Amino acid sequence: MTAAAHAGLHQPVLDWYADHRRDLPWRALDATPWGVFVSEIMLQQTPVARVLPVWTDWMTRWPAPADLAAAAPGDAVRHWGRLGYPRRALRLHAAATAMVASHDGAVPDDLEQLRALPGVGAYTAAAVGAFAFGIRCAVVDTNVRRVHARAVTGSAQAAPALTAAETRLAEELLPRDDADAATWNVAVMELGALVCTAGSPTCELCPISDRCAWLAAGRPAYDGPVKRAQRWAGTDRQVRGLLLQALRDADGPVQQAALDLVWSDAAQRGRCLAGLIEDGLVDPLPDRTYALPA
DNA sequence: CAGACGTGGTT
DNA sequence: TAACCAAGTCT
Repeated sequence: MTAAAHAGLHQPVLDWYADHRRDLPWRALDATPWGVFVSEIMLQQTPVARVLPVWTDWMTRWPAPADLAAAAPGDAVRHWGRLGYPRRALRLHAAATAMVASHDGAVPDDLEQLRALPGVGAYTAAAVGAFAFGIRCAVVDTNVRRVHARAVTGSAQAAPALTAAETRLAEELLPRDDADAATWNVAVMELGALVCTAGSPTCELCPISDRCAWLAAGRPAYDGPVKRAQRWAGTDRQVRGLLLQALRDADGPVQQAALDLVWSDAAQRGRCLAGLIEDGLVDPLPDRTYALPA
């Protein structure tokens, strides 16, 4: 498809976004680059509803990178709560420390420098660049990939992993105008989150249903490669979660005997505790006690 | 590059 | 109810 043909998608999506966008606090006019940065890390693989209260608490507690950098990494882990993937809290703390050390305490406004921060991959660098600084770049997340797969490619869902072709398509679809490009990125994400959802898309509410290749083809089922479902019950991930929860819920150091209660399999429990220590999420202290990192 | 890495709501 | 899903990153 040509760039001119793609351009026909822009206005309906931009108009739809103006009418249906959610008023999320990190999208407010007074949101800071730091607020955007924190939101993007928290939103990785995590629903908006669960992020909202934690983000608000973090912004009050640590309104600037230097505030978080001055705190103990364990405080970041503690106040991460039950968002999941707690290594993100540690990386956020490390990113704040890097901002203080190398960027005058500010979120860098450059894609390469953003990408170099811990916990920041291609998606997050682009998202912060676009949403906090208005940089014209393609933001490609799971929502965007799904919308593009359906509307343009005609497939029910995107491939298991991001491909070079998808990135190229996203760049081709980007509006020329800087301001339009920034809005386009968030608008397509929002469309994927609210209308063009994974499970049961509401095509009747979609602003580009009349141009959607997948809908035109009769919404054919996905026939590409599938990714294996992740197990949970009994995995190390579950045990790590239980151990860390015990440490978060305690005021200070926790006796090994208390940790022994969270999982009966001693070998697995020991392996997971060692892994948490290795990851820097737990500090081993004298007398067989453990704590969140100081 | 496939697999590890949390958590809880929805279908 | 088991499986799927949610603004990915790192190794």
